[in-house]
Order: sequence, then C-alpha cells, then structure tokens
Amino acid sequence: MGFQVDPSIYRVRMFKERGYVRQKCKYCGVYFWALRPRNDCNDAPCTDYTFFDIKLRVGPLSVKETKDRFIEFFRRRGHEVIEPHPVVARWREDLYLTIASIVVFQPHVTSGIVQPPANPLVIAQPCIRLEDIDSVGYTFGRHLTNFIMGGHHAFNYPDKFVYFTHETVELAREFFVDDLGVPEAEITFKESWWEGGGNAGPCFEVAVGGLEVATLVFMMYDVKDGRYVEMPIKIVDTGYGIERISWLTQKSPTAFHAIYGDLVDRYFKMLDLRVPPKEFFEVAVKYIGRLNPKNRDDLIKLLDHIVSASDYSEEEVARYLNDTINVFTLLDHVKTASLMLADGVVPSNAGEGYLARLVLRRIFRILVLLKSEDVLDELFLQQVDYWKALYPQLAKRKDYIVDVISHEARKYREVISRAPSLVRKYIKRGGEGLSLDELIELYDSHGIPPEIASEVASKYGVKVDVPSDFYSRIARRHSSAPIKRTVKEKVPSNVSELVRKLRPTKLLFHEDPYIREFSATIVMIHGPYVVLDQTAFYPEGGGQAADTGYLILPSGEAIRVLDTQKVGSVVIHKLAKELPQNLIGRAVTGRIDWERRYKLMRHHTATHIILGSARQILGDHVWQAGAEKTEERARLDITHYKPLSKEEIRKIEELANKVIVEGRKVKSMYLPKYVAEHKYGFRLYQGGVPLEPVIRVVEIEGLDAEACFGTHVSNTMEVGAIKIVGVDRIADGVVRLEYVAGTQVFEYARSLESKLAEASSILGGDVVQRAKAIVGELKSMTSLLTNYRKLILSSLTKQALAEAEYVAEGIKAGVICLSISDKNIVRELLIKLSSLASELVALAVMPASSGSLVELSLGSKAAGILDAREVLNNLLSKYGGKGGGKKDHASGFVRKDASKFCSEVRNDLLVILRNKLCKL
RNA sequence: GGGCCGGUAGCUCAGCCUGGAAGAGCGCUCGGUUGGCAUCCGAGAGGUCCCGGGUUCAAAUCCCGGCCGGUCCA
Repeated sequence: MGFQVDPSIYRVRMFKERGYVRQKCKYCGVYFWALRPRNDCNDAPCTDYTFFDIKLRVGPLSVKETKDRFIEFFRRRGHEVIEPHPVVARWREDLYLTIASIVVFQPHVTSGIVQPPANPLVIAQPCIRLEDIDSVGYTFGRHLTNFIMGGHHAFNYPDKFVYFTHETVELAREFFVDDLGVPEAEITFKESWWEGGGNAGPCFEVAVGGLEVATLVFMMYDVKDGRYVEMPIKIVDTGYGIERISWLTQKSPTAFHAIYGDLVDRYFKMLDLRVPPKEFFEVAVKYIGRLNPKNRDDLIKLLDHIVSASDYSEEEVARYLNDTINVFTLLDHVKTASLMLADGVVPSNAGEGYLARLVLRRIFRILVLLKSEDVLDELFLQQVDYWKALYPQLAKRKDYIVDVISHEARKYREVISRAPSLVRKYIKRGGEGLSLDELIELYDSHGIPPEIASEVASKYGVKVDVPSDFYSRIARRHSSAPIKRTVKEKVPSNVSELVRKLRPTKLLFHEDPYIREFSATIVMIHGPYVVLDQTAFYPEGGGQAADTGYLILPSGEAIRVLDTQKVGSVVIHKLAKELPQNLIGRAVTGRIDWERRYKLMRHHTATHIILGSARQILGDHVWQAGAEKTEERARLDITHYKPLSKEEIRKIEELANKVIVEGRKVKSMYLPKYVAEHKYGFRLYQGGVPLEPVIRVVEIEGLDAEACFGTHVSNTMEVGAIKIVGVDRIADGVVRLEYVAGTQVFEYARSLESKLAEASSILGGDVVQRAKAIVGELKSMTSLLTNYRKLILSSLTKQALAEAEYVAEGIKAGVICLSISDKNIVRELLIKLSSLASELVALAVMPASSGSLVELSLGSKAAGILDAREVLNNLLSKYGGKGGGKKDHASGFVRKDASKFCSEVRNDLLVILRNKLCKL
C-alpha cells in the first residue's frame, strides 16, 4: 500500500446497522468485517475452500444463468444495462485487451471528458488477462485467462452524487444473501487497497466459504509520479467474478467443471486421455489451493497428500494430475483464443496479434506433447458450439477462427520442424550437451520450447536438464526495456505552450470541405508561427498531410504557408517568413493550394473506400494498421493473416471502383459518442480514438463509417478511379496496399507508358519480343564466353608448362603474366598447373588498381620443400609489397605496374628459389 | 517498440569462432544402367556469399550502418 488511507472509509453504515465486527486475520494480519467471530479472513491461502458445505437458496447456476441473474438483480435496483464491449480494447490506445469492466469507461469517462452512457450502470464484461497465463490449469481454476467481470458502476461528480461506499456494500450483501441465499454469517468483507491504470482507492474483497467472489473498489485518487491526488470524480468500480459465483452455486469439484460442464469430459476423450474419477478432483482441489504444482517440491507434496487421502496409486495420481492440468489449460486457452479471434485479432509478432499467437502457441505445444494435433479444429468447434448462447460472436466468426488456427498451426509446425537441425547445431557447437544459455537461445530466438529441445536432444543421446525457473529466467533477460516514445514535435514546445491559452480555432474545412479562400483575424504571432480565429487550412492529422497555400496581408503581400499543425484545438500556420507583431488583430485572407488539397481529399476518401472494400472482400478481421495520404499517392496498412492473392487484389480494386462509379454519398456528421458506437460499432475507430463526447463520423453509404477528422469529397464519384499500384507484406499479419486515385491514375499510367517506351527504344522494338530474344542471346554469349575461357586456360597451361625453368632437383619455376584482371581464370590456371606438375612453382601476375595482384602456387612436391608464404614475401619485400596464405598457395599485392613488375620478377623468383634450395 | 537469432546454388543447409583457391545433399540438364519406375552409375550447368561502408596484402568470415525474415518479450 503506497498510501495511508483514513480507515474510517471502511466503516460503512451497514456494518454498524447489522452488527458486523471488525477483526484481524490470524494468518495474514489484514482487517476484515464479518457477522460472527472467526480466525481467518476467509480468503485463500488463509483458509481452505468450505463453500462446498454451504447451502444456498438457489440451485446450480450455469455461467450464463449467473450472469443473467447478476444483471437482473442490479437492473431491478436502478442500474441501466450496458452491452458488453469486445475483449480487444479498440477504444484504448494504451491497452490491448479488456482486463476489467471499468476499462470500457476509460479514459474518456473516468477523466471526466465524456459523460457515462448511464449512471449508475451494470455490465457483464468478458475480460482477458494473460498475466497469470503460466499458472492456468495448475491451480484447477484459481487462475484463468478469461472471465466475465460483473460490474456495477456509479460515477459521482462534485455536483451530482449517485452512491458510494455504503450503498455498494449493501448491494453486495443483498445480492449474495437475499438473492442467492448465502447465509450472512459466511460472508466477509476484507479491507484492502486497489491500484491500477493510474488510479487508486480503498476496496473491499468479498469472500464466501474461502472463495473471493467480488471486489468493491472506491476509485478516488489519481496516481501521479507516486503522489496521490484526490479525483474530482469518485467512482464505484466493482468486479463480481461471474464464473466463481457460478462455481459457488454448483459446488462442482473444480471451477473448470462449473464453467465448462460436460465439455471437460469431452476434452479428455477427444485427447484420448482417461477421465479421472470425481473423487480425484475432490481430493486434489482441497490441497491445490495452498500448493503450486508448478513448483517441483509442491508437486511432490501434493502427490503425497492425494495418494494418502485416496485409494489411487502414485502413478495414477501423477498421470491424472498431469492430464488434468493439460486439459484445463486447453479449455481455458481455446476459449480465450476464440474470443480474441472472434473480435478480429490477426495473429502476428507484434501488438495484440502477438498476444493471440502466444495463447495459440501454448495450445499447439500441449497438443504436440500429447501427440493430438489432429483434434485442434475439434477443440475449437466444440467450444464455439458450447458457448453459442453466451458468446454468439464465436459462431458468427467460426470460419475465420478455423482458417486462422490452421494457418497458425502450420507456422508453428514450421518452427518446430526446425528443432532437430538447430538442436544438432547447438550440440555440435557448444561442446558437451546443451547448456542453459543454449536452451534459452533456442526458445528466445527460435521459439523452440525447452521440453521439445530436450526431447530432440535425447534422440542424439544428450541428456538435458531444464531448470524449473526457466521461464522466469527468460523474463529476466527481457527486463530492462523502457518504452521509448520519440514523438517528433513539429511545433516548438514554447509555441505549443503559448497557444494552449487561446480559444479553439474555428475549423472552416469541416463546415465546407470545398472552401478555398477565407478571411480571418490574426490572433497570435510568434516568429513564423501564426494563429487565426478561423481557418480553412487543414492541419496534418489522421494520416492526411497538412495544407499549404498563402496568407494575404492587408498590404496585399502574399506570404507562403509552409505547414499547418494542430495543438489541442488550436491550428498553427507556419509561414515562410516572420510577421510583425502589430498585425495581431488585423484581418487577412487565406488561400489554400486547392489542387494539392483536392488530390489529398480524393486520396483520403479513396482510403476509406479501399478499407471498406478490403473488409468486405477479406473479412471483418481487417483493421487499419496505419495509413498515409500524400498528393501523389496513398497507402493503407491492413491486418490480414495471409498474403493477398492476385484474385483478392483484383476484387478489392473492382469493388472500390464500383463504389466510385455508383456515386455513393459521403456524409460527414457529428454524433454523440455512444450513439455513433451503437450505430456503427467499434469499427469506427480504425485510425484512432477521439477523446470527445461528440465525434465526427465520415460515412460512405453502405460501405464504411469511421471516426475521422480529415477532409473528404462529398460523393465517391469525385474520386474518379482507384488503381492499386503496390501490395507488400510489411510485417507478419500486416499487408500494405498502395494506390493512386483521381488524376494520379493518369499520371501513373503515363509514367508506365513512358517507362515502356524508354525500354522499347533501348531494346529496339517490341519490349516482350526483344526481351525474349536478348535473354536468348545472352545465354548463348555466356556459353561462348565459357568456351573461350576454356580455350585460353588450356593454351596458358601449355605455355606455362613449356616455359617452366629448371631450378633444382624436383623444382621448376614459371611466371605467367596476364594483361587482364581475371581472378577466376588465374585461380583455375594455378590449380590446374599445380595438379599437373607437382614440382612446379607457378607465379601469376595481373593488373589491379594502383598496382598488381600476385598469386603463387606450389605443386605437391614443391610444397613439400618450400613454403609459398615465405617465397612470396621474399619476392615482394623488395618492392614494398605484402602477402600471405597457406603453405601451397599465397597471394599478395604490390604497388607497381603489372607489366613492368612481371618482366623483373622472373629473375627475382629464380634467384630466391636458388638461394633457398642451396641453403637446404 | 525492444532483446536475441538468421540472410551462401532453384530448395535445405555446411563453411564464419581462429580471414587465405566458394562447398554438400536434393532438384535441374546430358549420357549410361533398367521390361518399367520414385532405382543405380557418370558428367555438367547453376553464385551480387542480402546491401553499403570500414579494417587488411587479402573479407562469405572481423567491425560499423542499413534492409529483409524469424523468434521472444512489451
């Protein structure tokens, strides 16, 4: 706890009224409230699960029934029901996944910029949290990567109070005690503190029979640089664990049985594993709350406990435990992956796509270990069917899910198939066995998990020990990597500071995107930076380049506008020269470069058309991953999991042009945030999320609607035409489309034409025919050249052998001088000579830039007597050259003209050789 | 966004640590063997060693920068 809170906040009205007693847990020392005295705080690990023995009034409730009951309870108590949001937080720039119900209202509502959609409200929000992904399965349900967070929220403004601590605690009691029939003596409220996402506040953890079922947070502080600043808005942020409450009502052996019902047994059967008897789970679950089987010592303790508390043998228990962990992990991960994919996530190596891949690869890994890769599709299809009532989106996206997982599974198989050769390489390289560093590198750089690495290694007879803290070692390797955000400031910071106090600039380009000239009053001048009270200059944003043009002063002088930027809601024009301060308050005329702007507008509308078309042709998983529009061309990066086929590209282009020809209306409108989201969904936020209560929506009838700040033409017909000119895969899961629109299509065609014409004039005739002929000619010329080379080689060989001079017993010497620089021919020649004449010392000299290259080669007999490196250096030292190589071959360089050097060196060589051989 | 690994023949890769004459297997072409074949034997073609810079007499190899791919982590 980083903050000492006034403990009186925990003394809520209900505790006093109903006689709750504040007590201290004997085990963890935390304070809690309960009706009757007790030793422990009623939460794991201070107590075992006792809720199995608690009688409720309600019968077993499925997850869906629990969710419905929760929603209905709070609806009856004056909360408006809000539909759940996607598990992928498209409306958040700082978060990939929806990790809590409050995320739905952050940051726009919690910061006070936008009113909540209702107040108070209730929502049953599917959430994904991957923090504890390693523990899933091992704890039989304490850790899950997906769950529904039932949240009732109230937002208290300084001038409008809804409810806070007292009412929240009362509502919790009423729900658990009055509605579900939990005996009031079994419920506890533990005092605690919550922090997250830059906010903090006191909270109660509500537990029943050892199971934490809800957290009631009273968010009231902003955390800024470690300081706690009281928020103007006080927020009730509650989280009811719908799955846990369902478990509480069902009293099934594990939470997995409560959540997945008969799917548990079906998974065991599909995976060809024996279903453990109910008794096994009942015994195991008792101890598993306190032990973590990921830890090897705990696992052994757990095994002992279960064996002594049941009739099963140690082997049976070990197998049941292992199988159960795998099955539970699969149940959880398959559902999480399905939810993410159904929300249109495309697996990749970055961003939320990586998170989807992470979950999928863990699934594949288990299936590989179980040798059950063939049931992959079935595991997903069974869940899609099981959850069709609660998550209808799974069934709707079934085809996409199945296609993507098979694609990802193939990629994973490719990774794993590299394992044998990689492991072999590492074994060969690093002495004995596989070191820990090598194991880490195999996983971290090649994606090969240690279990698979050690399995492969054992086939080569190498035993490998995988340390139990392997994955935390990996985490440590990645520890220090601060997120660098290099925001390029296009406006000096002192200027942006100055304009903050100014009134928002009136944006004429939104009222009428066709306005080219306008008059305005100068509000501020700072160097070349000028602010007007209103402007038609579009500031760079939303991937649309800034407008340029002229500002015409009262004197009639026209000053060039080089750049336009937006800081907050003030537009800043950057001029080619500085204006005098006395112009402040004077009227000026602005004139934008219309031709340029009109091209930008057409490219911008074209981008919306392309995106809409791509979504229609490829599927709803297509999201904008980036976009840029310039005068010349535009490009759009979209998420997609496989390369686009020519056919798909053609279809997108065809649909886009059809939309243009049909002359559809392009409507820009301002809509309240919630109205827009309700009408169009989160696909609005392709290019980013505006933090405003009212957002500007650009809609192309029947094709696309996006929150967009840019300027658009009013009818698709104005775009003229679209030609896709480039398709690239710029990252895993991201495809870049480049295209031109309007008059740029003609520019593009013209440049193609002129390129073709140029090529044709170079080739001399029809490009295709001439290219074919030339390639044929090239082929025959190459083979002719090869033949000539052979010819030269054989004649040089003969010449060298004939001219070789006798030096001493078993040694002959020859010098070959070449007038052209052809390393290849020299090498071939020397190799040939030394294999033909074992007693030959052959020296070749050829010209090189600012000197000569020299190569010396010895036949096998000569190499037995002489050292090529020594001979060569003796030879070159006189001329200041150097060289080196092996015993039978050396090369070097000398700063002397090749022909002169060549004529002198023959004598030197003979002298050196004779000297050497005499000494021997 | 960051760490790590990689980029050599059409394909899969070796060579790089420790600089010194570019390699293997598969595929391809031609020839032989065979009743026939996915068999076997022989010969041959095929290279910007990713790009750029540096060190060096000499760079696939060492150093720096870039591009591309893979992977792990945000």
